Amino acid sequence: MRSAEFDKEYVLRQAMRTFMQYGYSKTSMQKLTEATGLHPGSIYCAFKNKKGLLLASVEQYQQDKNEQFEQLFAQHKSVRSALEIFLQDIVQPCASNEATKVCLLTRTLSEVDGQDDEVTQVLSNNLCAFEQALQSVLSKAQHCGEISATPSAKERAQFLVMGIYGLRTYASTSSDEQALVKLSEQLLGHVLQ
Amino acid sequence: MRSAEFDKEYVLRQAMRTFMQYGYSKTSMQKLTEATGLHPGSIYCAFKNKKGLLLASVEQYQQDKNEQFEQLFAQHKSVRSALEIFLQDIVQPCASNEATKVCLLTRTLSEVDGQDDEVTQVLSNNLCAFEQALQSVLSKAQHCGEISATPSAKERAQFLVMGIYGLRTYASTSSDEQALVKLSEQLLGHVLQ
DNA sequence: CACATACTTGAATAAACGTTCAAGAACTAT
DNA sequence: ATAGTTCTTGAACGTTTATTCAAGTATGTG
Repeated sequence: MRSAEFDKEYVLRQAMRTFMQYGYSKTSMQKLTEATGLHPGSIYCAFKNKKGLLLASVEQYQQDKNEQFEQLFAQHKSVRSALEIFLQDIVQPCASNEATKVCLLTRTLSEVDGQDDEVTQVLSNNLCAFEQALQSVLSKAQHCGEISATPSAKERAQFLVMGIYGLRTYASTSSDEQALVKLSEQLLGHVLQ
Repeated sequence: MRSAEFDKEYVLRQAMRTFMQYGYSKTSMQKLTEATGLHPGSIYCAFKNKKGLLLASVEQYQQDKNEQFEQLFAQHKSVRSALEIFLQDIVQPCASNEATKVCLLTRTLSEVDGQDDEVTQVLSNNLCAFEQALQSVLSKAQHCGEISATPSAKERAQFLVMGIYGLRTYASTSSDEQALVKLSEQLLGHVLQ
């Protein structure tokens, strides 16, 4: 046996960056070979096809984001302060022009929605899991007495997620960072009442 | 002189529907010829190229939406009740699976952002105009005493726009109509304080 | 050192893409 | 009616696309 020569995580992170920058359709295999350093044959051998590479990248993306998320909420006692940092980390890249300013999940979902049921399903599930994670954090804050029991953690999480989606879209229409910061503060204020 | 034989508004509405359904990249010229009934040559003669047809469709879209908007706010005395209908008209298609559930402006913007400066500019401008329109409506409501002077109409409009963007994205992750209705009510409640 | 078994390479392929253009059809004006 | 102009038509063009595969190269084993 001979093991593959490339670093899978590196390849997936490069691929996800490319997908985020150009979107799925406009990310050609040529761009992917340049970004990953892999030749077409290797990509098709390791991931079956372009869609397979996307799905693998999405999985890596979710894994990376999950790790960040858990780390962030582990090192903050107050949910409010953790969410403040969390929103800052979303807004800051949004105001920049980096490729990472978009969310791979929502960007790809908006592109393939109604076109590819499998990818749509995977992305929807990941985004629902994200809402679930926020809900459980908010639920903890309720049990700790940091916020009141009503509205429910679910309602709060839904509104927060909606706001985050909105923030990202808003950012693509105007690069006014201060407006984004204000909006995120307003959002958090409303969610934590 | 011989005048063109096709109905320009019809063609543009068919084109915008196709762009909304498939996105810009995945809308092939073939799909456009089928949707509009025009042959390639006619499209290129009338709109120069695919991008020209997109821009013309966007202009028609903005015109249509503007008309709806003004009509809606003209026939309602209370801004609150007008905004209620306005949000309903956004949420209802969102919960369905029609092509019109997305916003042509934000969907296209998310696709071409960073790829085509001209289209990006046009879309951003139209979306800013939309925010402006909401701001002026909210400003009127303040002068009528329907809502208080603080927060400012600008802040309120920004938050409302962010929420609308978020609602649309949220809808593509879950077709739970009741959740969307609740979210839109929460949003309006917060914006009108 | 040699064999066998992978993985890597990148040119080749066929399909789909946006775009063009010369020929044909239809309207207007004389 | 006829001529002239303009619009319509759709086949053809050159690119670009995702994908394949046979040849080449490196690794691990006996």
